[in-house]
Amino acid sequence: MEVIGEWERKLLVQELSAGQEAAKELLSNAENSVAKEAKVQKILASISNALSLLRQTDANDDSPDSGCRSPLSDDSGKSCARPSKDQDRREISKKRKMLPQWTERIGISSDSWCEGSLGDRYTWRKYGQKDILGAKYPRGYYRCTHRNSQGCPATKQVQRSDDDHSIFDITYRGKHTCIYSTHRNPTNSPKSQPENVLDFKAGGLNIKTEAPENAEMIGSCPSFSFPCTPTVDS
DNA sequence: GAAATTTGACCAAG
DNA sequence: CTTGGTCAAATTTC
Repeated sequence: MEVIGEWERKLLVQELSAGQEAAKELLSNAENSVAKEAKVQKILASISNALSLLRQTDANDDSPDSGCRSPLSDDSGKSCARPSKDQDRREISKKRKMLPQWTERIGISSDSWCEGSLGDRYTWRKYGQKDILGAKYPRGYYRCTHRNSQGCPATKQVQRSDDDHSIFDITYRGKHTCIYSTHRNPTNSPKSQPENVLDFKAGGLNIKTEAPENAEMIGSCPSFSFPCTPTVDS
């Protein structure tokens, strides 16, 4: 059945339209390089989304929700099941849900990289790391910090590019349903110096010298403030 | 002490 | 069986 579902088609049109619009804006008004970069990232993200949708046209989910269906149906999860993990250590949904995913490529070595285009203002918690076949560096798995508290299903994967250490592929999966209480510094803790550029962790993307010998410092990352783009949403 | 990360094991899909 | 994704105990950091 190579017929694309109505929902997928709608998403495709949406993504492509977004990319087209961003391209138009980019052509019409060339503002700062920052805005330009954001636009380019948006275009790339849209294209990636469209491609992903096209590749997994077999999203044979049951009800193609129009976006208003609350996906919480397994709240009973791990309540009583504790030490006996023999049988079903967890009953996931029978079928793995295909959450929408998109990839963003960010480079650190570039002049300025900002992650303000697609909202990385969430707090991530690492829950795993795996070596991927063919990839030189392991892939880190992150999920939203508020998964326990608010049941936010969003996750992301961060992987370094094989060749360029400074290129990171961040794959986001799912949508955030949490409220961002990312108080970076609630009452400005008296001990946190504002000049900690060395071990910057941008929302879970913590680059620490993994290679003890190949300590390649990522140059200097300017203080990354999230609002790189004043006009985030269209 | 709480929250986050590390790391090995477990499990599902191809 | 291999590979990728997640869990959870142990460990580290705040």
